[in-house]
Amino acid sequence: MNDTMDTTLTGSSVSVNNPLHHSPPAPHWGAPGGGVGSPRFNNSHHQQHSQTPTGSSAAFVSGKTKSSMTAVTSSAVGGDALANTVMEQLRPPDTGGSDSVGHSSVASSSIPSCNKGDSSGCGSRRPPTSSVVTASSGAVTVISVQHGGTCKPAADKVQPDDGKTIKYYQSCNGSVVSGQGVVQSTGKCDLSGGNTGVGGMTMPIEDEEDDVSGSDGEVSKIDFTGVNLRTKKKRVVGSEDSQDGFDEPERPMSWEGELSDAEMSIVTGACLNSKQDHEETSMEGVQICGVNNSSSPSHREDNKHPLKFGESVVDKVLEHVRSKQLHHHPQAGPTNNILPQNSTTASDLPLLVDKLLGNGGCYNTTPSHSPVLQQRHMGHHLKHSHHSGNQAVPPTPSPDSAIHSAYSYSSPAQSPVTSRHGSSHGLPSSGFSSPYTPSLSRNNSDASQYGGSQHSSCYSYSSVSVSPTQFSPTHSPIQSRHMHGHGAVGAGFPSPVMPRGPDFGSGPGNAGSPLHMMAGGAIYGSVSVPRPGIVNVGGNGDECLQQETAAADANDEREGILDEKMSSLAADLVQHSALAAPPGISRQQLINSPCPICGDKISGFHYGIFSCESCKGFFKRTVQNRKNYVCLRGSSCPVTIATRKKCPACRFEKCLKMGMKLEAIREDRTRGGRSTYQCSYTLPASLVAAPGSDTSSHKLLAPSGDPQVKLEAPDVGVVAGSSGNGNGGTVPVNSRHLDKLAIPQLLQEIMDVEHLWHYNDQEMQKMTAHGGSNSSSSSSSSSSSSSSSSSSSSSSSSSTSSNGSNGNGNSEASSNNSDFLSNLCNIADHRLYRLVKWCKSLPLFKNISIDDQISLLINAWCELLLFSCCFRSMSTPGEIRVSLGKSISLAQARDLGLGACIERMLNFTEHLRRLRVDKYEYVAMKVIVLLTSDASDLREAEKVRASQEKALQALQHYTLAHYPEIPSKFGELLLRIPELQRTCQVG
DNA sequence: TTAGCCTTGACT
DNA sequence: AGTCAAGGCTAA
Ligand SMILES: [Zn+2]
Ligand SMILES: [Zn+2]
Repeated sequence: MNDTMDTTLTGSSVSVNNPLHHSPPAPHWGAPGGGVGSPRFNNSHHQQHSQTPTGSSAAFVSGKTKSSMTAVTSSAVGGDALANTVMEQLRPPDTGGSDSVGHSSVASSSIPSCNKGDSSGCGSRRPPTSSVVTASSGAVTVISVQHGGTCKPAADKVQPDDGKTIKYYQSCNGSVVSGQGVVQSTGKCDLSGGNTGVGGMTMPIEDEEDDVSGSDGEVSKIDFTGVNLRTKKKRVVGSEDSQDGFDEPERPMSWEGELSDAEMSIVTGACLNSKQDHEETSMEGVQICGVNNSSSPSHREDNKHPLKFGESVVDKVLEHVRSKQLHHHPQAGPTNNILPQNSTTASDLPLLVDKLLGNGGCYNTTPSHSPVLQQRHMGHHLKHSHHSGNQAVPPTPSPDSAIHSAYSYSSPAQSPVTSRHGSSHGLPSSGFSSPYTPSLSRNNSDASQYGGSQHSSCYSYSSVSVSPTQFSPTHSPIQSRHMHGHGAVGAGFPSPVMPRGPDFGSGPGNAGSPLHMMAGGAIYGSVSVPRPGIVNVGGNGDECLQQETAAADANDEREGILDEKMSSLAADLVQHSALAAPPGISRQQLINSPCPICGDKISGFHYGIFSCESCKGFFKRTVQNRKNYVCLRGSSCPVTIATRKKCPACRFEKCLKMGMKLEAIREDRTRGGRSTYQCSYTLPASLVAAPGSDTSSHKLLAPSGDPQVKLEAPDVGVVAGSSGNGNGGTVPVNSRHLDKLAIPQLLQEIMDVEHLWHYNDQEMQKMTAHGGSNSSSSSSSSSSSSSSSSSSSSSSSSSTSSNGSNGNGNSEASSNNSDFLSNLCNIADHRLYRLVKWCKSLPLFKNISIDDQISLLINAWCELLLFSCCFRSMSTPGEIRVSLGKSISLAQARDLGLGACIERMLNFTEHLRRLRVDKYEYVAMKVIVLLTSDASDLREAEKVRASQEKALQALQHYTLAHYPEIPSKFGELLLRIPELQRTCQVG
């Protein structure tokens, strides 16, 4: 079993049922993955086999890892200063957690209705949560769905599960390009033959051949079962979950929520930028610091302490770091940076970080301040970015953005609230959307139905966004559902996961992120749509859109860069059209636009995005039946009306990328009513990336788009499904069970504080705000909504660019570079700040003496930051999501002199993708990295070692329980740590 | 399996 | 009563 698939397949794809797969945690996020493989990643190839079980290895591995780790770690950066800073932070009581708390609050709100209540039956839908994952290279995507529990238990029908997996061959190529992947198919594929192929693929299949068959390949499918199958049961939603679910889900919201208000305002200003990013990372937050300076002030308050606190600390830390690192490099501008590297290992990381962070700019700021600058930059950059990479684009301009905004909408109804969030997030607009998705409901959707909507005209979903927290609110139901999902997850997973969610949640915000947008964002953008509702905060929907658009345009230019990537995607023009749509797009217009997935006629708003009836049905079948499709060709198959039947793996992947939400599928299969999923967290969008062929991809996503973005960032975590093969295929898996699967308490505790990595909305806002200054501004435009939208739009609009691959982008990029760097710096600052907060709240870390804590932080901060960046970038093959919206492609990195670092990071990310590292694994690995006892000067090395051991055990138990088919996963995860360390060194 | 059309049912 | 999104049904 292990693997997946091996089967042969004839066709390009193979399907398997998988039941299990679990998807662990990651629910939503799941980003899709990556499908595309980026070219480079090839590395993965090697591993791909990963499957092999080498044995568990746990021990074995562990040993290695540790050692390696240590070694690496050792590097300690050293800076005393850092230490000081760190110390400071550590000592203070921190508030740390508080932030998180917020979430909860949110949650509640959201939940309201439904859920619980609903029992009545309501409608609630359950939200299933699901996660998806995709691996890029590897290819397999897994989706899991959980349901939330929910309400009604009943029902459900369940299914059995079974998931099936199917592989499709893709052409190889896909791989290649990174970004895009498109491929054409046919033929090629080489992969088949060899491994090569894209990354992932590998193995098994051989067949290939055929596959390709004609064009794309379709190939035949093979089935196989095996693979994942786990049980799939459907679970009914259990009631259980529900509760949990609720809570958790909420969290996300909360996160977002936090931002909200202030944010909104801020956001606007900021623009979105980023939005969202939610990411975790988010550096944005960082900005805060800067912010301080900078602007944004107002908002800030909100931030709860954390920010403040963090800021200072962060700054200090940063300073230290910089000093250390910096030395080496002088700033020189961002550009160069290259990293000299020298410095010790530690330094390396730092370097990288710096680089990433932006040395250049950063430095300037250096000290604390930097942040500010950076922030600003960030702002620009950030904007979205996430995924896309693009940078910053601010909010962008692009029409897309506009669109996004539009979409974002969240749910209609509630909209208001949401919108705010969105705004807040900024970007998120979209986010909201998704998250809020529920809201979506309002939309009209279905064109098919025909009803149309008139309503509004423009919808601005985005605005809607709403605060996360809130979000949902409105519809409570929905949320609740989500919650469930999460909850479910929760059950399974803790919120933590959610936390990310939050990020995601912000997600909605995310959406904002333009970058990502690209993918997703773009989509949304495109869509735009309308909905009436929504509106944003500010307002009004319609207006918003337009405004946004306008803004977007302006921004666009700036951002172009981001878009670059997008651009490629752009291809999709078609969609563009849709997207582009002018601002106020009406629903009908949207409806008239082509399905973002296949280009067919949009029939309405389905599962989070505007799509055609066939894609709606396909997504439903895939998720409900838990099929796992694996693309044999590298996951780059084009998805068009003519080819959509050929490779379900790629089609499904595209569905996810475009923003379809697993949570929208009701496990209990109840009909009617409104959905709630807000969910959103999602990732999806982000992922985005262009979908393959399509490049285009973009598209319409709905509102949510934004969110997605955010989500993404967060982490993409994904889960993976089991098997793994490398094949790039995708395999969706549902995992319901996961929920059930036990999660080691320690792991859960770690996950519970994971949200500390993410920024708060507020922070984001602040950051964004700052950032906004620059570029985006435009967006800032007025209402929050606009902002959000803008952001999103921008991303979308530009869409194109950014991504790395494309060469062109460079020029623009260059211009942006500085910004980019600065952003990076800001991000880094933020992150460091967050990192400290996180450490302070970490179960295993709390018991360690402060001195040792400092030593550990100094030794591992770089690895941790890089790791978070890489994890976040799992959904964006070919590019590293620095933060919010920002993404950096290898080409861009080279221009900045960071090529080596980014290349390593991309390789590392590819491994994460291949291994389908899920969020729990990710958090556990971070702790393991942090607790590397080789850190110099440990007073209580044994204690640290013992703590690390606990984390290792938790991870091992988790991987064995959740990925029984991949017994070697634990070992493989540990084997990645040295690589991470090396990456830092590389600089 | 696909995908068009129908039925549901929360919400407006 | 209308809207709309989710699930169901079923001819291809
Ligand atoms: Zn379609
Ligand atoms: Zn394919």
